[in-house]
Amino acid sequence: MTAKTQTASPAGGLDLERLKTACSSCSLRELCLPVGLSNADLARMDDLVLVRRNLMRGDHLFRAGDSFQSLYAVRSGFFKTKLLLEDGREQVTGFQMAGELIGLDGIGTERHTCDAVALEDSEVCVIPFSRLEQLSREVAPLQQHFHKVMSREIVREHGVMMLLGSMRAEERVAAFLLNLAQRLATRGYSPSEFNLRMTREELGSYLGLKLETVSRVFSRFQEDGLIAVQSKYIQIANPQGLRRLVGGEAC
Amino acid sequence: MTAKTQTASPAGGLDLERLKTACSSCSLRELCLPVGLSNADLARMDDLVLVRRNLMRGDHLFRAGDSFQSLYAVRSGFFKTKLLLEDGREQVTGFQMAGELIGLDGIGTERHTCDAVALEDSEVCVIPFSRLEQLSREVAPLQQHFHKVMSREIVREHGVMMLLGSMRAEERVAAFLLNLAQRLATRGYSPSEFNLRMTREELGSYLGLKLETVSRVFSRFQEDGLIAVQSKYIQIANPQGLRRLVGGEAC
DNA sequence: CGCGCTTCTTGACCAAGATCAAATCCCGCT
DNA sequence: AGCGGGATTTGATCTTGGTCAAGAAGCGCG
Repeated sequence: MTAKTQTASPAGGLDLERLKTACSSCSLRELCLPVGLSNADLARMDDLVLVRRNLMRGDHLFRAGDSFQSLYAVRSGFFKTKLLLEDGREQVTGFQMAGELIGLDGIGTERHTCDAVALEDSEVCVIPFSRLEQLSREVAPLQQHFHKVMSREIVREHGVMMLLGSMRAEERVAAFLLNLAQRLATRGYSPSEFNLRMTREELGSYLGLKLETVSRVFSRFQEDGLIAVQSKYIQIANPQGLRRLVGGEAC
Repeated sequence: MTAKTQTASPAGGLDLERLKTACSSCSLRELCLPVGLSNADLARMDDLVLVRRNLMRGDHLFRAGDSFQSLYAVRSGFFKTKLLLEDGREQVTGFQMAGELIGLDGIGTERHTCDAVALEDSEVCVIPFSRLEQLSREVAPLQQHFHKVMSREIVREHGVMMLLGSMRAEERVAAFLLNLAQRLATRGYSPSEFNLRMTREELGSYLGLKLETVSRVFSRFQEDGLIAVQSKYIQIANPQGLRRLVGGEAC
């Protein structure tokens, strides 16, 4: 609600504001939508992504029911997406970090079907979807990569279904920690120590557990020397042990 | 394994085999990928979908690890997709019926990530994916519809996450029955009586329940006059009652 | 038509995780 | 530095759905 919108200067030339928004000079370009594009194609993406949005912790990027116009690429910060049932029950459907795309749910009905909330102060690039479709008709590598991104989201959700449908509490938490560590590593952060950005309740919601259960599993893992927990600060002491817990394979 | 492959005659002219495979003369064209295409665009889709495959009950359409080349549109029959963990645990990730697309999971890595199995004798149209991408670069409505299909799959999976993460056994079963009834209605079948194509175990796997629990919930629903159950034959006696159970909203 | 296997139902009991409750911790704010 | 409210931990107890078991029903096949 207090989100600030920042538009690049409309002038065509080289100016600072413009450069700051450009995919071609973005440090995330190897993680984000432009992966694998040639310089020429990258330049065309720059015309697509002209607007950024800054959000403070707790701000909504969009809400279920909002009209869908754009996808959002996380530039910095951390988000959750969640569904709400009428009776107030909430299901967290994902956590998104730098380089990940938010809003794919809205394409199908042209309305967003979930809420996206910043869990810390964050910045996103606004990607007008009709222009993305247009450009991806002209730039095959972009089209292909976009399809891969959507497909991987489907595969990720299959993994969550496996988690929720077939795994026990300890396995779920272990799989989550390994997955988070892996994503942090990809972004150049330490995979063995990090601060959780979500509360126990939000994590529990994602994993289909109550917050007390998450807390207890953390405590048990600590007793077993798998991790060290100090509130939100987690150290992975024995990743191999965690991997054994989920059966050798991370989701 | 015993799947038979059927290719349309390569000759360009009007011949029977060719016509039988054509999207433009398919009764499912309003449910399937070609939704909303003009006749001219429809004709271009006909060149895309030249091959069908027949499967017998129990046949695999593909397996996790298989190289991904094509999507499959269900023409008739019924499928499940499932993930397997090393320790043998299985998670059913979806059930697919006429007009629905199977194989989207493979786009991201160019390998299938789950198994697709026919639950009854079935027929699918084979859609070579690189040609679909090519055509959807030229035919914007096709591109848009394909994106919507993928997005809706993501939204469906969000619904399953809600189901698995936040709902109790009775709510899950009620939501499933209502969803199935709705999909049958869309295809012109009765939404109030149908034969389940999956076992209690497969249904339980999808819903994150054991087969005994599914059976017990069915029995309880029957006692309460919500449904009538005779093995796989289900009659929905009180859809409103089921809807109340899931909180007014179906997933 | 009947055999044999798979699937389904039902009962008795069990256990993982939920619920309820109470301290304690932590962090942002003044 | 101190205050206050939300977040976290931990314990006690309960409930839902899982597990184990046995029999019944349904169905494909000869």
